[in-house]
Amino acid sequence: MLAPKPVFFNKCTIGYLYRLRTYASPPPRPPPQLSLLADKCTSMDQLKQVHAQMVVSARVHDNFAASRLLSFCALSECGDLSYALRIFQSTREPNGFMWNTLIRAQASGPNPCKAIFLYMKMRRLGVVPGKHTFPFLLKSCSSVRSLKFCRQVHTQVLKFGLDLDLHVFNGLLKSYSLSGCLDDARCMFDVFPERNLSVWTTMVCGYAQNFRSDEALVLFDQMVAEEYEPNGAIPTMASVLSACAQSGCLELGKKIHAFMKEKGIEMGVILGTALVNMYAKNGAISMAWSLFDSLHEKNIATWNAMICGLATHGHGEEALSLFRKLQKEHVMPNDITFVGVLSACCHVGFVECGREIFQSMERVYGIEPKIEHYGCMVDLLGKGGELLEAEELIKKMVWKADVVILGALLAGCRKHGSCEIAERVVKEILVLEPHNHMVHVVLSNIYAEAGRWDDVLRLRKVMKRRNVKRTPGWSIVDDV
DNA sequence: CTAGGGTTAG
Repeated sequence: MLAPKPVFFNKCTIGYLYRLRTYASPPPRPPPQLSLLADKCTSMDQLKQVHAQMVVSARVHDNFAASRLLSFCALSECGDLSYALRIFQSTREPNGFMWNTLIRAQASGPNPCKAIFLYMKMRRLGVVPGKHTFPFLLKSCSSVRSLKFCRQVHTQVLKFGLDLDLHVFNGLLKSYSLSGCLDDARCMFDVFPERNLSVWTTMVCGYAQNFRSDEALVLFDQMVAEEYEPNGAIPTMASVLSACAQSGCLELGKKIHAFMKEKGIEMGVILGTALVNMYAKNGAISMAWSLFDSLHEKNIATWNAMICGLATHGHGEEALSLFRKLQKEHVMPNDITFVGVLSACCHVGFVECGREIFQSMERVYGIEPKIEHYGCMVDLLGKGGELLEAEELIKKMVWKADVVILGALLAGCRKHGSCEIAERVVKEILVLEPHNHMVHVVLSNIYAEAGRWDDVLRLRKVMKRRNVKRTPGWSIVDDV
């Protein structure tokens, strides 16, 4: 039998090269454009697939693609910050964009201080900040309201020569005016060579947020005189009205409303909502109602502003009937709506109604309750005396109970004199905050109201051992 | 090569 004659390829023949290409080397597939794929992600699942692609094709160190992934995880609504952090940690040399993205995410997250620490880390590694770093960093300074941080960041801005950038300047103004240095902000504003509408807006809002509505009004008039453009006016008005709502400047709000009428600025959803919110927050409920009814375009934020305004001013029943109307008109509520409605139930003590609404959130509307909603429910059940149910609800949560939610339950225990549950709650709070002595005081008040004097004395000894100072909260204990 | 301010809750 003749063995098949091996085909001999000289190293120089075309055939050899061809064989090398087709068999010896892995089949060459055009590499997918990972950064383009990353841009098209709409969910974390898709993003993880793209990330997996990156790993298997040994391109985890493609910084550009990684940046896009990071930006989705960190900033998108359906993103996942912890996943973003993992991508970041697995990157060999994160570029400036990646640092900025993380700083931005942390600045708008629940713990804005982290943005500042991130910046320090970035500087320690010698990465140079750019004009996109500071606006985000300054945002976290504004929410922390720490003058110390503001000044430190300001020196960094000067060091890197970015003090003439309008966005950076605007961030500086905002954080100074929120950290109690409004007058310093004004000085900077007066000497700055360039101004735009957002800088003006920041300054006017700064006065409004610092309860100086007269000066806000003067500046507002000046702004209108110097550069008024109807299109740019909408964001300005909206932020100023929001500042009025937060700080209770009803007069300034009214004047802006009058100004809008005078200039014939169209009342769109955004300005309409801002006005309804401003009137409702300031307790001008009838004004808010008439405005709400006259708006021909409403969105869910408008309804929320009205419902929450009613709830916070003790018109719980009206808030609930407005919610029924919303359901009748087939408007889709969101999670904020339910915070308002549940807190309305709290104010009027409608336990059964609150229970039903809480159930309907997920079943009817497919909205997953957040910790705020659980907080409202625990508050409601606790006030209504359903303490065991409230405790069960806390256990069912996927998050660890925080001090706020446990405090709500403790308040319920006090109202209904339940020592057993109160003891358990206090124990849990002390795990979270070992130095929170106030809970001892509350607990001893609960014991005192139940007439359990020996427990009061026992607790008093505990407090003495822990060297707790006397506070006004002791009053009932002192009656022993 | 990518990115920065407008309405609603806590």
